[in-house]
Amino acid sequence: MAEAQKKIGRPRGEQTENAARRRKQLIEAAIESLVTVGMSGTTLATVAKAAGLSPGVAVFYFKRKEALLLEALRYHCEEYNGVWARAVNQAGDDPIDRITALVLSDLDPEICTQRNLALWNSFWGETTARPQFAELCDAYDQERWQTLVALCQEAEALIENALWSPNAIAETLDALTDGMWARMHISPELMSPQDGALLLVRFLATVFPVRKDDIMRKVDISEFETTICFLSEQSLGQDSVVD
Amino acid sequence: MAEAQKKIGRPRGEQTENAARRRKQLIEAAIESLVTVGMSGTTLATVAKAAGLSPGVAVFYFKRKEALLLEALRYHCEEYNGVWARAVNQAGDDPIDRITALVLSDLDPEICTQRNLALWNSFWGETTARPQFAELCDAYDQERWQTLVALCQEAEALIENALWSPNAIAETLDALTDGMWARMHISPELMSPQDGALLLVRFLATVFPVRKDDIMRKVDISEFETTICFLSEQSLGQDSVVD
DNA sequence: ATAATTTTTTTGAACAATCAATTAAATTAA
DNA sequence: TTAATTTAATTGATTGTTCAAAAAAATTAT
Repeated sequence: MAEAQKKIGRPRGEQTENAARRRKQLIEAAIESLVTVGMSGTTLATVAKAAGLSPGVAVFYFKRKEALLLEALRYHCEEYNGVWARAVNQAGDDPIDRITALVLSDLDPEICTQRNLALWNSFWGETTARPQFAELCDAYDQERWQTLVALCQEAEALIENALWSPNAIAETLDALTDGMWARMHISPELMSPQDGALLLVRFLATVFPVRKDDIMRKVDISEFETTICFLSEQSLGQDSVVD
Repeated sequence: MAEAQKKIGRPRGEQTENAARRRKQLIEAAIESLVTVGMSGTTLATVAKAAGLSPGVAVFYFKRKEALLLEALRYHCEEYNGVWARAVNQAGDDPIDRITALVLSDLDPEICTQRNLALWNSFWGETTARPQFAELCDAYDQERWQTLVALCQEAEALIENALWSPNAIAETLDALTDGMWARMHISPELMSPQDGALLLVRFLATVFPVRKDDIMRKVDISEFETTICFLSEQSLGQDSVVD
């Protein structure tokens, strides 16, 4: 064995397999803490307790608390982007199908949990004090935004109302999504994920009217007693829509 | 001077005129602190400094820090509700005019400031740790929500698309508003108050098409070079809308 | 192999700083 | 004087972070 190889020896500290596992464990513990006690209640102690480790570990692997929180945010952004990207890819080639899949992935019961709502809110609420949070969110949002705009441009020919441009539709979908998440977190009794899904497809069906039936079918309307009429009656009728 | 009056003496602490002034001063100082250093950075010391008072005063008038923050939230909710209520009343009798005034009041440059965006975000971000914040926001939101729903019901006859009910329109307007505020705070470079206003009137003009011209006139389109075409061209034309 | 040695990982105590809240003294006004 | 207000020093608890030493794992030497 050559001298050079001998000197390299074991991989250094934070590059080990074990280190990666610990970092993930701590990130998930930090998320757990953020979800349960919020940003102001999350300390290195609460994180360590959630991870079942001693108070010193988090600092050992992340140097500073802020770095841990930033990594937790990045971790969650990655996960979120993965979800909608997968949904879009599984939706096929049609731009309307892809748009619908993209925006509805936010309302997936697996994703749209009180846990995730609380987590996003914790991070967003700290953007004033920590601009890095906003910058990171922005960076990850760009992918979704560009995908959404591109898809809306692909579907431009289906827009019948001169008020709407691809960009305007994308902007509105974006705002609707953000707004629903905020509302579902603050007043979950006033808006459920199902409500949100219905809200989104209703808008999509309005700006892409020729695909109305396709779009509306994407939500499981059987769960909404009061709006089941959508499937049987499509044309305008003043008594057919109850909310 | 009678004995009775002597015993009553000077009015008790928190009921004085002076006390009311101090409380308001401290509330505004708390808001100032929340805006600049966020919720996690706001301490009794930062509030006292912003108020130009000693560190003990806030506790003297509010007993606990949490009570001060709650009063600051209430104070801001009152102010906010006053703004949209005034806008609605000044809009006349027509329900569409009133709806438009209500939702656009959120985008008023006087209201839709980085300061207010940061403030709302600070409170919303703490709702996980302090459910009282969410409850208070909910309570104040109810007034706005009920007003909005009632107005949409008044305008029900103008809805031409069977997809939309008064309730659905109100829900969408609500979500759009919340989403815009979130977006304007996190990514102000991607969405300005003017963008938001345009987004809202576009939606309103879509669900109340017979009032399209009225509604679109409510936003000062002269500020939007790229969308000035709205005023001259109303009917559908694929090249008339640029975003 | 086995023991000795080195490196990496983990611990838990100690730290200085900061926090909300208490308290007592000082100040102000009636 | 008498009570209300304000200050400023102080409390005890908690914070993020440091640190030294123990434990565990890997490497080396025998």
